Amino acid sequence: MKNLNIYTEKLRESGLRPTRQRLKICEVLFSTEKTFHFTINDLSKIIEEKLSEKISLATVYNTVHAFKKKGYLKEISINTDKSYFDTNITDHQHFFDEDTSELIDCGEDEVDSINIKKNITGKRIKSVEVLIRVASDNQNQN
Amino acid sequence: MKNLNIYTEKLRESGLRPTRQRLKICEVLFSTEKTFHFTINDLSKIIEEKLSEKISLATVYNTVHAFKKKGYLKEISINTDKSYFDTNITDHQHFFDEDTSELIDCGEDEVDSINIKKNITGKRIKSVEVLIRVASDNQNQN
DNA sequence: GTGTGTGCAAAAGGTTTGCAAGAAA
DNA sequence: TTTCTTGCAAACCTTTTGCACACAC
Repeated sequence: MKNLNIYTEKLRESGLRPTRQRLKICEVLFSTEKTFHFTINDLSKIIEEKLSEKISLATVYNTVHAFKKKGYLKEISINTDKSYFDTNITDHQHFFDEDTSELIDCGEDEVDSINIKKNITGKRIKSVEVLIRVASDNQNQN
Repeated sequence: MKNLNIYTEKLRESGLRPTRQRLKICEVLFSTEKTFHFTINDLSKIIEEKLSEKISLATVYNTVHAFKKKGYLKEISINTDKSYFDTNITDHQHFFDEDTSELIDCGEDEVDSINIKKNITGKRIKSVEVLIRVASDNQNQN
């Protein structure tokens, strides 16, 4: 994990002070090639386990929101009690497995791009989010 | 509002007892041709104002969830603190105006149907939800 | 030294739950 | 009379906030 200098730079560029806590969070979020989905609670636990160090919940919330604002993270809209985030910030869509509450990435080639024919005057489209809910074949509905 | 008999029947068919509270809620939700979006809080207020009668929050939650389960309502996935519901249960998509926190229906002909090329073994697609976020042209991002 | 960030505990806000009283079948 | 429903208050959980202390620059 010798990316610390890179993270320091990255944070400075964004106008965020490279504090110990933020660097730790960067390490957890960005030091693997694989992207992943997480809730704040997940992240908090990962930090505690992997880095054997606890970062206050308030700070985790602050940091995640700061990173989202800077475009380093994306938030995913699902109707659950928790918020889900994604370290994959490229344009892509999701499956949501209702049995396990897990998100699954959907490659660009796996969902046709969406053509929107409606305009709302004075409004700009900020994002188009697609969520495909799946569940076991033998599951009762809803 | 002489649909009460219809609602009574509808509820009985679903295995729900046609209580005074449920009939009132039916009246508010289904007695207009126009469909609409609402939060639990909205609904609670509408009941109080229009029917000058208060129905306990717990009962409103119960009823809305029961109606959703029976397919009389749809829940919409947005990342907000509240849950949004829709009396329009046909297959359709939404714009979400971030300036006003309002939902806008999207006609079937206004968004091309989505073609999903990915399958998840053992899982069935339950729904495909599209949410198009819009905001004022002159809004700062995120 | 100045301004920003952290962390604790408390507050907030929407939603759920337990349970006793009430209504429907 | 049996079962389902209501409603209140309390509990719950995630998220936000206030404020004192600590750190980055």
